[in-house]
Amino acid sequence: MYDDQPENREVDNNQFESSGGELGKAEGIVKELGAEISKGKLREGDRLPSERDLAERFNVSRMTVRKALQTLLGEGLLNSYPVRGYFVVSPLQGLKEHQGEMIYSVPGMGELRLGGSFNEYMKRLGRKPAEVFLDPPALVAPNEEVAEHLQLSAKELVLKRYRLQLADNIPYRLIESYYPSDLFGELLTLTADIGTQPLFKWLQEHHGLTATHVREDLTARLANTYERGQLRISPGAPVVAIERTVSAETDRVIEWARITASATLYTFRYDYEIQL
Amino acid sequence: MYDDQPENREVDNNQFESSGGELGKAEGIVKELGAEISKGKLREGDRLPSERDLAERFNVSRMTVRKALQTLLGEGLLNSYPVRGYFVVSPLQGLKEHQGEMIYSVPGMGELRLGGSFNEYMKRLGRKPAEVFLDPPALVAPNEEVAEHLQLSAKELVLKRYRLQLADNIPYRLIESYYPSDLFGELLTLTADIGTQPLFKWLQEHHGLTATHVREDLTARLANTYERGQLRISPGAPVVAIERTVSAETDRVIEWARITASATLYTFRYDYEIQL
DNA sequence: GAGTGGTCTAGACCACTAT
DNA sequence: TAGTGGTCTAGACCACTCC
Repeated sequence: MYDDQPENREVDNNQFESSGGELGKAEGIVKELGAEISKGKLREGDRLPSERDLAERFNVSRMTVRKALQTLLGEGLLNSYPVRGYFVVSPLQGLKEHQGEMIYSVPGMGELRLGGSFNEYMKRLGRKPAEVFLDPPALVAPNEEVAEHLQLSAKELVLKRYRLQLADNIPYRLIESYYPSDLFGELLTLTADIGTQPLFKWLQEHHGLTATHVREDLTARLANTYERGQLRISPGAPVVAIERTVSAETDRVIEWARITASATLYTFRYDYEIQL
Repeated sequence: MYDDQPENREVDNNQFESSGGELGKAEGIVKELGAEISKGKLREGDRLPSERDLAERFNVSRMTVRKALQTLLGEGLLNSYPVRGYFVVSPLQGLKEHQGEMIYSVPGMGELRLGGSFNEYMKRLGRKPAEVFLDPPALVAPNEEVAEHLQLSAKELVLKRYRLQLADNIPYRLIESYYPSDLFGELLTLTADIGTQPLFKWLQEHHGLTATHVREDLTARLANTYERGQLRISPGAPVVAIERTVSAETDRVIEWARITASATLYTFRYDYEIQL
């Protein structure tokens, strides 16, 4: 049922020129509050007036104020808490104090990569890591997608781990990861310890197989209902979704994972060398 | 004015248990429409019923339907076009057919990196690249942030380029980039040609300076008004914001750029090697 | 002229918390 | 009890396009 496949092209997307004014009222409020934040009139940690007060101040309905505030939430300038109010998060940065993703150093840098250990990384940052298994780890039949990424037939079982990682008790990311069962099946008996040691070092020691290559495909979108619940994200706040494929030196795929992380809280840092 | 710095922690953020029901009505609609999409009842390219029809179908006000549809827009499952309606974008993937970011291969892979040329990369993908300068390139006094990232004093001028890149006429990303003027000042006279050749190869040939290292810090957030206009993004759709620092072999910073790209359209791929 | 999405209004009730 | 954010309603007008 293709309906000529619409594109963003020529739809003059100026949805803010209706109702006579030059800008929508909500957009005007976004601009004004945004300016107050960047000028320092509203500072980090400050509480904003209530929605009802702002509605009165801007001579506008409460829904219009809410729309403006939702925009500012999505831009990461505000956080909201039921009953308590809206709070200024940061003038420009300040969110970026957590490094959300492992820093992958490349050979030329002389640094060491962290071997895939969330715990080691978080401790190094001085944060308290925690991990919750949302499902018990299990051997499952892979669905089509998983089988394809792991380069397995649909009949071979895989080890599935589905967990939520936290740092300082703040939900950090959801990880749904799959591993070939012939390599990692025995980890089933060690679930309590998983994560306390670098997984790929364990693989190297027990199977002589060295993880060498990582590919990450990264997209951003809004969280769905389930993710919002697990990550405790405000509606309208985006998440970063990463599909990660880890290969061994033999080019065998040894892990495929889907990672979902709250985007407003964290920065993902990638380092790499240029080959001209 | 710190107000004890609120956190996401214990606020049981279940904003969907109000009004008696178990789920909010809007969330129920998201779930139902999402299921119809993933089950194939609504297929890629299909047009959804109008907001008013959906409101009647779900026995709900139009604003509630709109809220549900905004969520689906943000998840990337729908696109909306004024006057025309809402259209199904993809069951699960399909957006990912464009590779949005350059693929940085690492030394061990034996592949070649692309030297910083947007044009070469897009042509290789069979897409028609285009570039629009939103400001004419100019030598400007750096603000504090730029001076710091480029490791310059605020008195030294920098070359600023501010441009919008398009692929197949679709806005692709905004790039605000800064370069030390002693290295790139002469490019001012070549603006028409900039981008048609790999910038870092040009640097190597004219100054004997080789770009070696890239660091990217990546966050996702909702677009602000200006970005929405330039990138022609639906409200509620996220963008990926990248801060890129490029250094030469001498550790001198030769470029600092802030990149803003529509997130729903593109996937960012990163490849790198593991050093255990 | 009918229908679309985008915007806005002026109310309402809920669950929750601080006083 | 008063005030908060979260949710929802039942209308309204606009600019625009398709017929």
